[in-house]
Amino acid sequence: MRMDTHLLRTFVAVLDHRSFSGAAKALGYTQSAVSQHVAALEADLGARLVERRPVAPTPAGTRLLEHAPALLLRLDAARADVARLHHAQPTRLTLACSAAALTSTVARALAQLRATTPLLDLEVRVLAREVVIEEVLTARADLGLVDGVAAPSDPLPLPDLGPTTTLAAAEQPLAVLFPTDHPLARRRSVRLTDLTQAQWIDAPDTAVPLDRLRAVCRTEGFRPRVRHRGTDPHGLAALAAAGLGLAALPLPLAATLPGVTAVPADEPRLVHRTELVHTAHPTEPARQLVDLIAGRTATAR
Amino acid sequence: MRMDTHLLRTFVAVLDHRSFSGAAKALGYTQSAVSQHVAALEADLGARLVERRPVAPTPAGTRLLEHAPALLLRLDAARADVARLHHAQPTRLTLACSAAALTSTVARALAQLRATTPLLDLEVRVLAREVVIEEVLTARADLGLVDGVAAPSDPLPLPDLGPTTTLAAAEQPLAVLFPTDHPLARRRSVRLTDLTQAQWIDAPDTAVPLDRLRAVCRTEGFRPRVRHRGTDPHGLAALAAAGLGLAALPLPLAATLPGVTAVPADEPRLVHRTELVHTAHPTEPARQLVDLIAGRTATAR
DNA sequence: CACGGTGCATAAGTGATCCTGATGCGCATG
DNA sequence: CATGCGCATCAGGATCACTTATGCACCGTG
Repeated sequence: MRMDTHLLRTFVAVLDHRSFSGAAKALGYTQSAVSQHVAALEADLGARLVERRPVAPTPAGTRLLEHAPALLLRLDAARADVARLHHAQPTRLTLACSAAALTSTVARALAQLRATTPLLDLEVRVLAREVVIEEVLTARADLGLVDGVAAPSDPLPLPDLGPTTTLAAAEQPLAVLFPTDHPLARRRSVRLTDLTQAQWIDAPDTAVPLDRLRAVCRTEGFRPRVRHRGTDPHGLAALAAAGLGLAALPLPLAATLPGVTAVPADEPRLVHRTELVHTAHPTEPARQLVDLIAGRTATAR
Repeated sequence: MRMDTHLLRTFVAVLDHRSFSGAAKALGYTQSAVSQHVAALEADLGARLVERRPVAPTPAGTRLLEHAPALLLRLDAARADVARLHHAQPTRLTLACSAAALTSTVARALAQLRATTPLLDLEVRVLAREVVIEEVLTARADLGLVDGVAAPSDPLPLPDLGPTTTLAAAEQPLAVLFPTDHPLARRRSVRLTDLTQAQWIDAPDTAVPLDRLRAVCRTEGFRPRVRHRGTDPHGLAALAAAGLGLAALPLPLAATLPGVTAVPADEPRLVHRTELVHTAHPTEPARQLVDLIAGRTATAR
C-alpha cells in the first residue's frame, strides 16, 4: 500500500525491461507479483504510472522515474555506508576510474601508498564516467576518479547522487590532434573557438566528449561526423591521423600518440580535470590515498 | 527484514524523541512495534544502531542518521512531485520564504502576477531558512525564496536535498548597523575585515547569521556576545542602537531602521542574495512567477 | 476467420509478516 | 527494598505478499 522501496525497484525494472514478465525474471518474482507491485504503486499514488501494451511510462510515471533511481541508489549508499563501518578491509583498496582519469599524478600517489603499506591489495577498475560515483556510493569502490573538461579550477559538474566529497586530483591542458601534415599542426597553439565548425570525431568514452565541449563553450558547434566508441586513445589517434576529423585529448596523453601532432588548445581556457570522489568517511587505506593526492596537488599548485 | 522506508522512519523518530515509547506515540504504533522495527533494522544491517538507556545513536546509527532524513525527504518529494501532476491548483500559489527573502523585487513580481490573474489565491509563509527547500520539495509550497550571504553572483550553498532549480531573485549590498553616535557611523563605508574582533550580535534568524559570515570570510572572528532569536529586524536594531553590539543586514532594509545608522560594508565584497527555489516542473501560477522574476533580474542586470 | 501464442490482469490460497496486548526485566529513584 | 519507568520479548491474530492457476485482450499466421 505504502510507497515502498521494493515497489519502486520493480517499477524501475519494469520500465527498464519494457516488460512485466522480463522485470519479474530479473527480480526473481513471478509476473503476477510484478503486476501487483505496479498496481499497488498506482493505487498508492492515485495515478496510472505505466502504459501497458506497449509498456511505457505515463506522464506521472515519467515524473516518478526522475526520482526513483536516485532514491534507490541513495538507499544502497546508506546501507553501504553503514556496512563499511564494520566490514572495513584495511588491506584492500578498490579504485573506480573513468577512462582518462588515471593520470601520472594519481599513479605516483598509488606507488607511494604501496611503498608505505606493501601488502596492500590494490584493484583499479575503469568504468564509464557516470557510474564511477555509483560505485563509490555503494562501496563497490573505495575511491573514485572522474575526469572531464572544465574551466581552470572550476569543479566538474558531477551529478549529485549522495553525500560525496570531491577533490581536484590533477589538471592538464587540452590539445587538439591534427594529422602531422595538417597546416595547423605547425602552430604552437590553436583556438578552439576557431575550430567549432571543423570536422570533429566524437569520442564520448575518452577524455573529451564533444557534447561536454559544446556545453562548456556554450556553442552549437563541434558537430561530429564520425563517432568513436571505446576508451582507447590510440584508435582515436589513428582516425585523426587519417584525416577523418579532429579530436581533443589532454596534452600529456596526446603528445605521446603516433601519427598525429598535438597542439595545445586555448581560447577558451579549458583544462582536462581529474577529481577524486569519496564518501564523507573514507576508511583507512582510502583516507591515506586521499591525503597523498591532496598533498600532491597542494604542493604542485 | 529488508531496509524499508517505515523502518527508517521509526528509526529517525526514535532518535528524534530519544525514546522508543515517545516515537511510538508520535507514529501511532505501540512501543512494542517500535522496538521490533529497530531490531529488524539492526538485524538487516548487521549492526547495533541505537544505544538504549539512554537512547542514543551508536556510531553505525550516526552514520545511518546522515542518510535517513534526506532519504525520507526525497521519498516525500517524489510522491509530491507525482501528486502535483494531477492535483494542480491553478488558482492557488503558496510561497515559502526565509525571513529576509521577501524583497521588493519579489513583492513587485507578485503584484504583477496578481494583476494578470486577479483571482489568484496567494499565501506567503515565512519559515526558517533550512525548511524552505523541504516545503518546496514536498509540495507544501509551490515556490521557495531563500536568502543568505554570498560573494557577488555566487550561488548560496543550499543543501542538496533533491532535484531543485535555483534562480537569483535579488542581490542587495550589506550594511552594518551602528548606534548613531558611534564614531564609525559617519563613515561612507566600513570594511568587515576591520570588524572581525568587534562585539557582534548574533541574529541567526535574520538576514545575516554570524556563522555564515565567518564561513564566507574564512575567519574565526565575528564572535557574538549577544544572541537574538527571531526574525524581527526592529528588535535587532534596538539592541544595536543601545550599543550591545554590531549587526549586519541588507542595506535597503537597514537604512529604514530607527535609532541606528546603516553603513555599507565592503572588503570582502559580499551581498545579501535571494534565490528562488522551485522543482524541475513548476505548475502554472508558479511557473509564471518564475518567469516574471527571471525577467526582472535579467533586465535589472 | 479460426487458432495458438504472447503478455498482462485477476482470483484464490497459503505461508510469512507485522502489529497488538501481556509480560518480563534491568535500572534508576526515593 | 519497593516502586515506577522504559525497553525487550512472547504469543496470538489480522493482514500482507507472495505463488499457482486461470482469464482475457491483442497479434500474427495459416
